[in-house]
Amino acid sequence: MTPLRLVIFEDNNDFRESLLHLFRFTPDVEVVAAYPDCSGVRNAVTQWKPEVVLMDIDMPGLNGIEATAVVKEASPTTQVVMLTVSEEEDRIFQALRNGATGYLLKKSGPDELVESVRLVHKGGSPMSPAIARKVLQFFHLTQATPQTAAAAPKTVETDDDALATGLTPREQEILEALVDGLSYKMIAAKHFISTDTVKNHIQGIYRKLHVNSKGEAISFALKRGLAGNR
Amino acid sequence: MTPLRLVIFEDNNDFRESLLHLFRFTPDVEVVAAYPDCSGVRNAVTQWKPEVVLMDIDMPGLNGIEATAVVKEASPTTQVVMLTVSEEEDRIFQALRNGATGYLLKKSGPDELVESVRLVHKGGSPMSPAIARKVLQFFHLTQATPQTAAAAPKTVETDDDALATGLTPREQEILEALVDGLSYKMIAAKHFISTDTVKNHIQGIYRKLHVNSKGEAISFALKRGLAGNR
DNA sequence: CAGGGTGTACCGCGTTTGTGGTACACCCTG
DNA sequence: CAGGGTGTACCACAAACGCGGTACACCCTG
Repeated sequence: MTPLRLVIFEDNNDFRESLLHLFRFTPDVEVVAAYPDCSGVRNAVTQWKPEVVLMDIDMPGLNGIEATAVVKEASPTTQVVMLTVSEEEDRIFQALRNGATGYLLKKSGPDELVESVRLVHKGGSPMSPAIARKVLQFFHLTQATPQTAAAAPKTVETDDDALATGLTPREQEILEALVDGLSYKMIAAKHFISTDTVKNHIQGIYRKLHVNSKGEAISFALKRGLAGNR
Repeated sequence: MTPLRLVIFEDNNDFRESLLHLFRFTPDVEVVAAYPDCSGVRNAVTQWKPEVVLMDIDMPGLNGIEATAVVKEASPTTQVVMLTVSEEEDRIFQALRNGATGYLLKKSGPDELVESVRLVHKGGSPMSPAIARKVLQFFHLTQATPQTAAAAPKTVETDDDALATGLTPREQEILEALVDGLSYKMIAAKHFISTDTVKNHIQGIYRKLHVNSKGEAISFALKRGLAGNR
């Protein structure tokens, strides 16, 4: 079978040579090209149609993040693995947004590098654990409240706002829960009350917000900042 | 220095024994306890205060996902690494939502397992590449592609904004309607289709956003700007 | 103390939503 | 042309929700 075509973009001459050397002993991977900058990135990918690209982030001229966007645009099926020393969050997310599917720190060992190239081609996303953690943290930010029936340490200091909307503190809490996407049952469990009581509060909320479904209430609350506390 | 305290939850006796055996030869990790089920998970973590927990997903009684929530609630600093054979998406996201910071497939080698335990304690998120890929795919969904290409002279055609979210154009429309608080009937009327078709599209939305109710979908969409057109 | 607001709880009833199927017609793309 | 994705539509069943009512125990405040 034909080896996997790999193109490398890495401005550091020593490191680029190391990579070339490394893959010279990897029969199933063929480095078809290696560039010290990304000026010709579009031509490079259209010409070589590589399965995988190893992309350094810090490069003069077009940097690796922008270049990644170009690669994915010119050849969507090409998998891009970022290679960097920095763990800067913004960089990471920009790269991932632009379509990178792997993200390795340069301190990764040679074996790991080689294996990562294979993995990304097989549909995986090799990622240094430190990077993965940052992605997960972001993931958590955007994912509210697990639905386990457990006491939630909630400090609603929102009394003033509550008054502004006419919602009672309790209703405010329930509204927050609604916005988190919880069902009556889950809210009941969370607050140790019966689902009927939840219903009562929710009826109060509907009356005061002039809505008549969960969906409207959530939409209203989020659009007006009544809940969702970003 | 004191070794890292590890607690294992794994119902398969053979595999649990293998793990015990494995860590017996790992001086910097001490398995303080290993259980075949999660019935006593809360007590276990409060008693042992482990730095790391290895948690199987498929277990009788309380499953690993639910147990993870309990662990994080009882001991927030404890890091939980999921261990599973399945690559089911919902499982993965539930576990991560509930606070797991690592996610390994059981086919991972012994060295990888040991290293993962160390890494998760050092602040990383060891993750099998196949898992990482799924997380990234989800990540992409929620990121309405702001290509950083400030310097990009080529004006990367953003033709497919809708595709960027992974939602089809139709699903995008339906999502907008949901955010407006419309019911199935109203959406059906608005788009001149049957309520069943609305349901189909909404199912597609739920699947892609990993939610399972109108409330969650609306909340998700608004928090991420997937809809609500600001 | 009487009355209003709040938080709690229960009941019933009809509607909406969620889940899991099957089906077919289109349009692509390999 | 076979196969995958999309958009359409239908069916059946269970769970969740919305609406109406009643009830009682608080804690205020007039």
